[in-house]
Amino acid sequence: MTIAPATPAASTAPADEVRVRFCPSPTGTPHVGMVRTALFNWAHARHHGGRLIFRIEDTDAARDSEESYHQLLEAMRWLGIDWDEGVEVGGPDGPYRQSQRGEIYQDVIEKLRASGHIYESFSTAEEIVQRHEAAGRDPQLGYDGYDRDLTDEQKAAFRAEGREPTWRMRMPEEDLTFTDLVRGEITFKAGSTPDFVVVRANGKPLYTLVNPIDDALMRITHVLRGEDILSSTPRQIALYRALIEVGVAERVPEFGHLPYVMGEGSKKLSKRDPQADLFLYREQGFIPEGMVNYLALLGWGFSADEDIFSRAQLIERFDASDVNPNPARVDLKKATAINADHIRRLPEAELAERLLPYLQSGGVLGEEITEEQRALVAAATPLVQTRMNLLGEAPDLMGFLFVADEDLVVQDDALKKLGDDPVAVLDRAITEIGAVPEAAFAAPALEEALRAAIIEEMGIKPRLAFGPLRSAISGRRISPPLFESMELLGKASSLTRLRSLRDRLAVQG
RNA sequence: GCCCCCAUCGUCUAGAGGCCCAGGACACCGGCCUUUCACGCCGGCGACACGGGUUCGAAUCCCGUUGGGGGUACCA
Repeated sequence: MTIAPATPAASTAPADEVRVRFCPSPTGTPHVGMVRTALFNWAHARHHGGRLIFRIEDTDAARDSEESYHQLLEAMRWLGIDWDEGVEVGGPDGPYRQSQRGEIYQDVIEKLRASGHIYESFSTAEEIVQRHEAAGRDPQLGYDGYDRDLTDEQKAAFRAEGREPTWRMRMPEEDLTFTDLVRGEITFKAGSTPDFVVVRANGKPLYTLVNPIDDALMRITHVLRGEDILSSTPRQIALYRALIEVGVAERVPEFGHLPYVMGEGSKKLSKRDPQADLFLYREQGFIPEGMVNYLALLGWGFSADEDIFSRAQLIERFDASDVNPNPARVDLKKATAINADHIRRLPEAELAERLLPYLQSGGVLGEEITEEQRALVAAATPLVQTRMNLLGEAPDLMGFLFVADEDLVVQDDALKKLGDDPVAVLDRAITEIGAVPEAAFAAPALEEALRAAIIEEMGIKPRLAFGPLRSAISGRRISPPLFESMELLGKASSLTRLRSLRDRLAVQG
């Protein structure tokens, strides 16, 4: 028995450790489909006690941007998708931005050249098509392998013409089969995948090469990615085999291709689509808990009869092999309903805190929030918690509590259907409320007094009895509960508002 | 053209041969509760794309058709 060679530090992890990665390109704003991919990778890692590696694939200088990179980080942090190795946090296999890994790739490229897995190709796209046509083949067939076995003289001749070659992968001439975690066994027929370019003429490697290299070097065990790259899997498997041969990779990882996320109709959610923009959801008042829940439902089901679940429950149950292969459509109504459920699950104090930025952007609160305002938001939160689907609805729902009495706008809508004699109702309410001592100015006492006077004594139906009061207090036909609202407003303010509407109606009337 | 993926209520899905004349959620429609609106509760509407097999038995397995989608780049 021989002594095993010392294992490199990076390989001290258990051999069966699940290692997954999320490796977006920093182009544009975070897209829900992309975020869903991140979420599933994260959930898979956490469920299996594995690690999530966050890598950035910025090999396309023309499209990548630093702004987009920062948005990616922000999206992950907002949703609480944390990673164990990668950008910002580091790890044993860095750097984690492909733009900084040039030397690593050159080294691997050299090995692939030496082993003959990749070869120089001088053909132009036009020449390839011409050759197909000349031979009576379908011109759309793709690269024909023309340069596979060029002699040194031929290469020299092309160079003499001033041509710079790309490097192509020599694809094996055999069926390529793998077992997809979500789709089962998939076979690509021999010959259906032409030799593809792995290194540009300018020497820069392409995604198709660099992605498997990094996955190999980072010892990724499960690749969970979008269905859109399903058809590049045979290329990557061929590359993995080559990488194993040259000693760069240890294994071919397992693949799982997650279903598309579609918009309305059956179109793939485009980057331009507002439904695709994660931050737009946040702006409207989706909370991370709701967003994570909804996103997870895009291609996966928590259980046969429950749709609402927490992050912890997601981790507990998620497994990539349970993902449904059908494309999923974004349903804003359902997303909103799920978000509403999560809002209701929030502790009141927590919700109150999260409401603040929305009240600020909605103009209800200024940049500086006073202690009184904070306290009022906290006190009003239970009144709106079941009345909100999105946090962005808060300004509309709660605004009346924060405006000065003289600035309260009574909407037209709230002036209709107030009964036969709203002035009398308001007068009576003013009297009753005026009689409630400051110290006892609370919802139960107010309700008791107003019911006794207006409903019982005056004989007016509850709907018509409280309608005018609601309009006076909130300016709305629909509002949070009336008595609680009065309590929050206080006696003076409540009376002022009641008198104001009474006077207005008396003049008109 | 060639290659690959997908196919259950309007939408997301449960369903891995009998438990399914198909369950849940959202939406929609009724009702209850009720100071408005919500919440909550109760009920209703509503689907296995089609055609062949295999089997005692198929939403579930196989084949085909049709319909969607993707790839076929010196993008990722």
